[in-house]
Amino acid sequence: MMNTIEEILESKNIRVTAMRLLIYKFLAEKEIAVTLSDVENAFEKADRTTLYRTLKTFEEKDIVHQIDDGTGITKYALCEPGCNCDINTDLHLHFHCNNCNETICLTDHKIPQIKVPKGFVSENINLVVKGICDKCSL
Amino acid sequence: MMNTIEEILESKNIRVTAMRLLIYKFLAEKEIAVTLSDVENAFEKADRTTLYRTLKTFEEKDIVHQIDDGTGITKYALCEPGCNCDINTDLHLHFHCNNCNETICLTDHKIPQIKVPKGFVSENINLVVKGICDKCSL
DNA sequence: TAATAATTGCACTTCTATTGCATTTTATTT
DNA sequence: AAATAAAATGCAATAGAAGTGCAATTATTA
Ligand SMILES: [Mn+2]
Ligand SMILES: [Mn+2]
Ligand SMILES: [Zn+2]
Ligand SMILES: [Zn+2]
Repeated sequence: MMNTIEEILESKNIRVTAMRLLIYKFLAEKEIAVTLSDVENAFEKADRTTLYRTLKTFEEKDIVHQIDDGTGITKYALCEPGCNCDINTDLHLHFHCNNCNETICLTDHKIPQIKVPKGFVSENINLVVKGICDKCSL
Repeated sequence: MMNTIEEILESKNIRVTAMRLLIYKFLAEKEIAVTLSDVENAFEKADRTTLYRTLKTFEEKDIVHQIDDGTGITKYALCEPGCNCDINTDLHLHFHCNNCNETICLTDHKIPQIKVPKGFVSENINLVVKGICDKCSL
């Protein structure tokens, strides 16, 4: 049974505003990770700072996760239902296409156990595979 | 049997200049990945652009590899002897310490086989683990 | 309604990366 | 060795993303 966006935001202690609802919907429609510029282009009337801070707020409250795909431009994608951005259960692989420049979450591909040398403590893992995506490799 | 830096550069078709020798030595001494700023601070007399382009040249010729550790600042580290930055044999894990902010190559920790969905083609993999390094976790 | 708190919009700043072009240095050819 | 060509270097400027201070607006609470 699906919750409304309002309920989702409230459950994460984020106040519901018109802007936040719109941005949430925008992210939900996309199946690829988006940049701040993408959001800007989609909401030209809104101020960039507001959009920026909305994404930051979403990130802090585990509504979206930030993706660093190596392009130098931060991308964001909606978390899966039930995600708490936990290192052991929620982290997944990201794929960046060198051809179409899109980055997608491969949420079914969890990050394998990574061993680190003695004395090192893992807190977070970022795994990005680059190459050609399914749409571009036809 | 070790080659001289001159020989290494020449074998990669890079002209030997005073600046390049100095930068190579600087990188070789460091056991952590360095930023352009780090190099700048070490060679205050040299122009930043020259240092920047030297690192780019080194990268193109597989003398160094670039590391995107998620801090938003590109880092560079010398490749291992014999490295061709090949996806199957040379890619290794990088560790970024959230405490001291240093990033190191874990060259002994090769990146495990990563499966991607049908239709996707892997060309490169970036795997960064963040946490507390051995020096900081004591 | 009045007081309070959070959000939004605007202007500005910081920082990294990158480029165009003139000058200097290095390599090659005559 | 001198002339020529090619590459490297230095300087200045730009682009672009990220982030911040503060005033104005909107929502919440008393
Ligand atoms: Mn993702
Ligand atoms: Mn490395
Ligand atoms: Zn693609
Ligand atoms: Zn450390």
